[in-house]
Amino acid sequence: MMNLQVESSSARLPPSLMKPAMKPERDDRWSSMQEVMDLLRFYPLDDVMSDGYKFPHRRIKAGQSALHMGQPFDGLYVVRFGALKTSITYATGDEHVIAFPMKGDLLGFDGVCENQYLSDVVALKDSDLIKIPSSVLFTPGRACNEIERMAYWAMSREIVHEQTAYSLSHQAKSEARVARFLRIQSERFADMGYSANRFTLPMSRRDIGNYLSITMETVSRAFSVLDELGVISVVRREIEIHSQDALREIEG
Amino acid sequence: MMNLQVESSSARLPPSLMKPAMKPERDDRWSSMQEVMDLLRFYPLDDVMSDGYKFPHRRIKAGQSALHMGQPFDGLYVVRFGALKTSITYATGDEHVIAFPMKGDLLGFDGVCENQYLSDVVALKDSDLIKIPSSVLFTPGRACNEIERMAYWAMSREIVHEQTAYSLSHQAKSEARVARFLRIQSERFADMGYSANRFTLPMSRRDIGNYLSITMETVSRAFSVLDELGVISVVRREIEIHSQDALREIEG
DNA sequence: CGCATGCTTGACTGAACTCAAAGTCCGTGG
DNA sequence: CCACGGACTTTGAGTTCAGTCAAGCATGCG
Repeated sequence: MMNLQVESSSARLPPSLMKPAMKPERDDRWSSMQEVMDLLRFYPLDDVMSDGYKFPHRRIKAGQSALHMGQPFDGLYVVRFGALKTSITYATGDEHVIAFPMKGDLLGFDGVCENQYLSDVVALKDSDLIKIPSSVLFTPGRACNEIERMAYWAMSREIVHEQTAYSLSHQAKSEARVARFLRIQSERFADMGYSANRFTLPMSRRDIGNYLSITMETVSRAFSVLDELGVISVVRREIEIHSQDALREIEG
Repeated sequence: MMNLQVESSSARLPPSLMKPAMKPERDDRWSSMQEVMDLLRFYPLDDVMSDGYKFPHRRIKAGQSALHMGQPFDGLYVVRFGALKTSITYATGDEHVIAFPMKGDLLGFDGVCENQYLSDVVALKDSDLIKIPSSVLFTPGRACNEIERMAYWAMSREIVHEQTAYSLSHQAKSEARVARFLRIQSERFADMGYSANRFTLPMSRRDIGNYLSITMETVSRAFSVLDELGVISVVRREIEIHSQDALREIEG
């Protein structure tokens, strides 16, 4: 699970100048601006004059918490590898799963406006985050504020992601939601350089159900139906998609 | 409907220095940075050195479109008054209502990342928008990039709003959703300086249903139930809330 | 090996959807 | 001024689908 981002970065060429930083770095505790930009897929038209700032990493073990609701905002995070779960806990005690951040996703952007994080983030697998400290974010003059602009852009992208997620809980049929969920996961794995048709879900049925606003049991049943239809094979969290087209069909 | 923001701005004092701009401006076609900041409720710690830039307005008549999916990004908009509807239209043709922007809300932030707007916005009532052109947004050096930071902050806030909306479609019971929707609307009207317990909804039952992921009929029935319980009175789109506590109770 | 956790499956129930009809408000045009 | 048409809303009846409760099954960990 550890250094998968190596093979993925060689599998997919970013359209930027592709400086020879393709080899796995020995010291994996700091990342360059270029690395962060590649992770986010942020490719500005004009080259960024790197000022040599190195972004610190933060390792989160599976099951551990990365961010907490109410915690003071101290920066944004970019997922370098791993899988996490973002959720909100209401006063009533129940949880709402908002997203499943993976490689290249931005975390903590909901903390900017109130200066404190407004959601919980826990790691589903061992994960590695790159921190963009607020001190760096809000330092005027730094690299022509290219970092701020990047964060800006990434936040906008996350809003779009969230809208996608939102749309998931909008359709009527539970099978359609699950099918759509699987297809989106598939796309995300493909984006990360992994197989689009064979992957392991990092989250439980309960989390999926919560995310899709249906119950765990309904998720399980939907998986079974899709399996019986021959569209996918499911064994625990191992998914194999036999027909993306059929999946798309079921989405309605 | 027109100049309601006058009474509201005298009813609520923004914590900023409150320069004597309280009178209704004669020329309502341009807004100052200070006005925009007040609308957004953005109050930076250190005073912003205004560079005198004036933001243009854009009037939208009820039923007309303000932003279109696919249209190239040309800036962010802040609602000065009115009521609008943000939605996404899928390839299948069906629509998903994302938000009901009103005074002080930000529009168009989903356009930053792909450089084109990713949602449709139409006016439900005659509305007035203040435009923050992308040329101004991305001009380095302008007022220490205070505008960019404001936009930044406002985007983060909109993400939080969206999470609230998201949470609406998560609960099980339709009555709870409708109750919550009403309470949130009530809060928003109060924030704008209007009555929290008596207001007119700008949107149709169909739009509410779409927004809450339930059918028009279910919305109507929920309204009827709440009315019969004595919690609210409903006549068409006129709402009167008799007990916020009862409403909160029903939310569960 | 035994327990805890997560997953699957079944039977039943209830809530929301669909289809349908009637009532209300509003603007338009005669 | 009133009649008409259209859009919006309300209400009803029947059906479907997802939730609830419960039991059984795998898996992995101690």
